[in-house]
Amino acid sequence: MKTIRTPADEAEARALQDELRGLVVRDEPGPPPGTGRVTGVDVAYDDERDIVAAAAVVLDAATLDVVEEATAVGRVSFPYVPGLLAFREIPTVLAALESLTSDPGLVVCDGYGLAHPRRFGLAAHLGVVTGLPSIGVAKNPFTFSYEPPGTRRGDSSPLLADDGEEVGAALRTRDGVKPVFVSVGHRVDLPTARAHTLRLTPRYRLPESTRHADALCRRALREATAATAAPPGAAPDGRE
DNA sequence: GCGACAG
DNA sequence: ATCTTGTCGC
Repeated sequence: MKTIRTPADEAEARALQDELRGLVVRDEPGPPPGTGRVTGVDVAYDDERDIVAAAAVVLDAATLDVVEEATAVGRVSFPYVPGLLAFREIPTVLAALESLTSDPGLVVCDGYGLAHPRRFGLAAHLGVVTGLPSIGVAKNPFTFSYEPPGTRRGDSSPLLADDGEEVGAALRTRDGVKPVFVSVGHRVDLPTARAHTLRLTPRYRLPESTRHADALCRRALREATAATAAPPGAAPDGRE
């Protein structure tokens, strides 16, 4: 599997996205929902200490039981720039994914796939780099627009770019609750991405996969941060 | 040019 | 993302 190149600046990052977007596969329906495995990935930051922690949690797609967990900790290698999120998140996420022993199956990202200024968001980027089918489920519409979907779980409406292009879907995962924003990453089509998202949300607005990954990367960050703040041998009573 | 802007 | 207590509700 390829490893992400860390660009020297924003212009280089955008050029890299323009280059890699051509590798996205969009003519596969993707794994059937409810079968195989689904892996949630997420990242937490401590910009103060320059630490980033990533988590990958593999779920059984049918039962949503946790099959395997992995974490990785690293240094923040890129600032947060809207549109360039992947460069900030992917290096550590890749490390976590690579330490898994089971097949990740479908990768579910906390962010966008094709719904992106250059149609190459986090989920698309991670999919291309790993070769795995991937989708993005975001909490906010970013710069895109949408008509509010019906109020019931399962209702959805198109997520539209400025030029009217459909880049994803606003999908209601709970009755009467703000929708999530689903977009295709790599080797999955939009209807399948929506179906997976619904199967992953039997109880909460966000997919179980991202909920697990979010909790795990925060835990990993706490532990990494604690190690930095109080290395072995540091004043045990807390005084300096 | 300025502000907005996934996480 | 992160800073942050209690509180309303199932």
